[in-house]
Amino acid sequence: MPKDTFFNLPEDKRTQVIEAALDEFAAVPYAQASVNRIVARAGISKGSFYQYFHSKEDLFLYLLERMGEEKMTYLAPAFAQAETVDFFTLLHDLYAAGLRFGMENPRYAAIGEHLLRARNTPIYERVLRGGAATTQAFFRDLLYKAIERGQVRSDVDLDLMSYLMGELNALILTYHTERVAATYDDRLLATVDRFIDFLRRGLGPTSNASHSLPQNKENKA
Amino acid sequence: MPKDTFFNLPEDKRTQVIEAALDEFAAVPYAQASVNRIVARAGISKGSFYQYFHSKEDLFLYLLERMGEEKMTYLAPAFAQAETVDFFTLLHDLYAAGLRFGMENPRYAAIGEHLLRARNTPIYERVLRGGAATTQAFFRDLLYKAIERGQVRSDVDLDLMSYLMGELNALILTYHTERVAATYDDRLLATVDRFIDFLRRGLGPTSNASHSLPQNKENKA
DNA sequence: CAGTCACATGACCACCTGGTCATATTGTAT
DNA sequence: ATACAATATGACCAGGTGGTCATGTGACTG
Repeated sequence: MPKDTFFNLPEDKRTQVIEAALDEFAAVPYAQASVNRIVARAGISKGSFYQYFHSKEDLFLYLLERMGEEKMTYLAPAFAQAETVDFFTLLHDLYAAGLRFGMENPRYAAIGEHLLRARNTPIYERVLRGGAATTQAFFRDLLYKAIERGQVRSDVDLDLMSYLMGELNALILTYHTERVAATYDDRLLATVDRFIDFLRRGLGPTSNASHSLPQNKENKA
Repeated sequence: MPKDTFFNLPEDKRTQVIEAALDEFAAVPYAQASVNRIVARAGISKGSFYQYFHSKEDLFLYLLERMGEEKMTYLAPAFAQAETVDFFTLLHDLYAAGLRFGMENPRYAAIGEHLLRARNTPIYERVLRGGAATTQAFFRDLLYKAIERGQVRSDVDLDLMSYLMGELNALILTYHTERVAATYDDRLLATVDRFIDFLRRGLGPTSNASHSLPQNKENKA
């Protein structure tokens, strides 16, 4: 948590600091992020920085907290319908919302990506200890319920697939921003559609292609 | 390219240096890798290091080159059957071989992973310029041929899927080493089997689940 | 023996890092 | 005007970085 001094700051100055920090942490992974560059960009002195934050990590964790809150506002509508809607539809909406968040907040997306790749580094476990929700556990739960409802084959590898579903979210965002376009438009929705359709075929009951309703008949080897 | 001095070294000393470098570059991404730690570990002086290599980058690129060669020896058998075998079978063998490489060469695998996550950093483009083959282009070609042969639906997103197939290779390795086991055994093969089966359902002609033969009938939305 | 060449060495360089702290400036309440 | 606390500041610190270079060592050659 930043010190009181930081929250007492006039809003525009506080914003400047946050903006500068976002730029820095989006540009390079945590270990390479430089406090010196942040203060230079924010137009404050090094001394002031440490009046605002206990450490570089303090600032970083604060940004992650803000990021979590911001992302939730995107995902909330999809979550609201979690119980009433088909698994793949829910998945589609979650992905679309997540991608929209990434597109409209590219710096947050970059930070998240760096973090995802920072496993085995000290900062990562401190972030987890800080209580960051693990996406994978969430997807696992979702998948499990979908199997119970017969919307997903019962012989899928629950662990593997929930892991992949979490990672794929970030992957598709990267793919789309790098190869297609950096704006949130129909093309992104089309990509999501195709991807969910792929998942539906891969995970759903046999012959569950496209938007046909699930059927509970199993088909083993 | 390392200097001649390096290649003139007695083999055991050369090995020491390479071992130390592998340890370092596997432990932390390129930017954080320390020449000082490498020389300490290798038991040579800083001065000697720069008699062997033009720079830290020189050493790093050399390791990548060795890695490429080593990985090829794993993949070669799978490649040999590229023209004669079903797309998903080939994919299965490539994945299995790639994962075996990763399991038996964990430091190479770690380096590769760091690199995969180092896009947007200066070293990455220098690696690409150095001529590293892009996995994605390869998968794209593979997928295209599979479509022509009717082993894959013609309406799949070629770009997206080839991108994902490249990334998923690394992802599955990460998943398996982190969550299942760090040895190459039947469990890894089982994971690959399940994953390929998932792809077969997701990508193949409708009702192409499990090991049934491909059918050429198209099925659009 | 001297000469030459390949290699080994660690002190040293400029530069950067996260973090500290004595001091100066400001705002506010009396 | 005075006092007091909150905030701003940049020189400074110890420790790291990649890279250099004068000097030294040892082996081979004439």
